[in-house]
Amino acid sequence: MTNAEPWSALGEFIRSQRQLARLSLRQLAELTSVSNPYLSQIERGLYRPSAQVLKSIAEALHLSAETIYAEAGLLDQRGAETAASPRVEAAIRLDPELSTEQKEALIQVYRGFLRGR
Amino acid sequence: MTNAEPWSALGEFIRSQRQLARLSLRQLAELTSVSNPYLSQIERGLYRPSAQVLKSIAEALHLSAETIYAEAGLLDQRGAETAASPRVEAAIRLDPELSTEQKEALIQVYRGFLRGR
DNA sequence: AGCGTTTGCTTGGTAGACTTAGCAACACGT
DNA sequence: ACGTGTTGCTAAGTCTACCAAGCAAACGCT
Repeated sequence: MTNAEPWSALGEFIRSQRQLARLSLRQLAELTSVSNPYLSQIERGLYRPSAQVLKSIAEALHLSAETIYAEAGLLDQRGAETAASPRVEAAIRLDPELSTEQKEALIQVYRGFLRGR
Repeated sequence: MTNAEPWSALGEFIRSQRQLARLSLRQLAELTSVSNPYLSQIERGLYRPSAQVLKSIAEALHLSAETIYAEAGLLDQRGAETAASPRVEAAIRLDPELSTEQKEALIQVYRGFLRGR
């Protein structure tokens, strides 16, 4: 059964990158400390590897983690469109300079403004 | 048993972001189509969520996937946090829902908070 | 007081991510 | 011809990410 799972594109991508790097399955397995049979299964699209496995593969192949995550469809590629409103709240929440209470207060004010218009 | 797994920082981060967004576990569960008990376990650091779960959480909380991956240590990538202050102000200025006066007021409040600490 | 709802959590179970052991086919040196 | 090493793969098992069902405590609301 030549089974082509929808996400197998990732596996083929990894395999091609590995071959371009002239690495055998076992060599890549050693570099990533992932078992070689499992790597084989990943490349054939039988399983979807966890993020940590993806990350170590990326490092071993000298790819950026983003590249491989994007290929895996885990990184809604290119700046998410995100409507404007949530962007303000998100920016506030991530600000390391503010305390939790200050964040909540700011968001309350912001929502109050939205409510008015 | 107050066990603090090494990766529980991620869980605490998610929980704080969820609470700042004023969402209950079940609300976030619905948004992410992840079961609420599992979310609870993630937030308490009992399990490490897969990349796809992380991604949907990021979307529901209006965070970039990169942000949450970085928090999970899956994206050791370069300087993640960056200067946050300009980001909040920029987001406010770009918000089309706010009037000019409202934007100025919000930024005044924000700068007041920064002044304090 | 009572009942409905909402909160977060525990329990039991399933599936799939991942491993160790091992196999068949192909290359090489003798 | 026979080793020995390499290649990728299969088989069988373990572990854990994840879900459905359900529970106790806290909240209204009447």
